[in-house]
Amino acid sequence: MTPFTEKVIKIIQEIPEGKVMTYGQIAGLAGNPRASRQVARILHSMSRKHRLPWHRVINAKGKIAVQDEETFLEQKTNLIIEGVEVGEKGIINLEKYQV
DNA sequence: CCATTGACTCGGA
DNA sequence: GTCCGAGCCAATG
Repeated sequence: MTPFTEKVIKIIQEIPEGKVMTYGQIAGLAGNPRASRQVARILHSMSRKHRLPWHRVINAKGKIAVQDEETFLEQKTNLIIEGVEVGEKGIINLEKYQV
């Protein structure tokens, strides 16, 4: 894989519990602030094999970006378990939980 | 190699 | 607060 992809994966794995990161933020740390979409792609495609904590990754609006209902609930639940407050619509307080 | 895709972002209405 | 359009770019087929 490309260095970008590997970095993204590594960064995601280092997100502390009870905290979240946005796609753009991760993309920036990986070296390409504009590649936020790839971060998302990598997330959902690599999550199976690498067991990434993808649930700690949300979009810049502070909301869960998943459109699939089941996946959405799974992410929301996982975050709550880790102590992150998540609104009914997947809204998260970035000021408080973003790394 | 070219075209499409997407768990995004930003700025404007 | 919401909705839209344009921009970006690695991965996929």
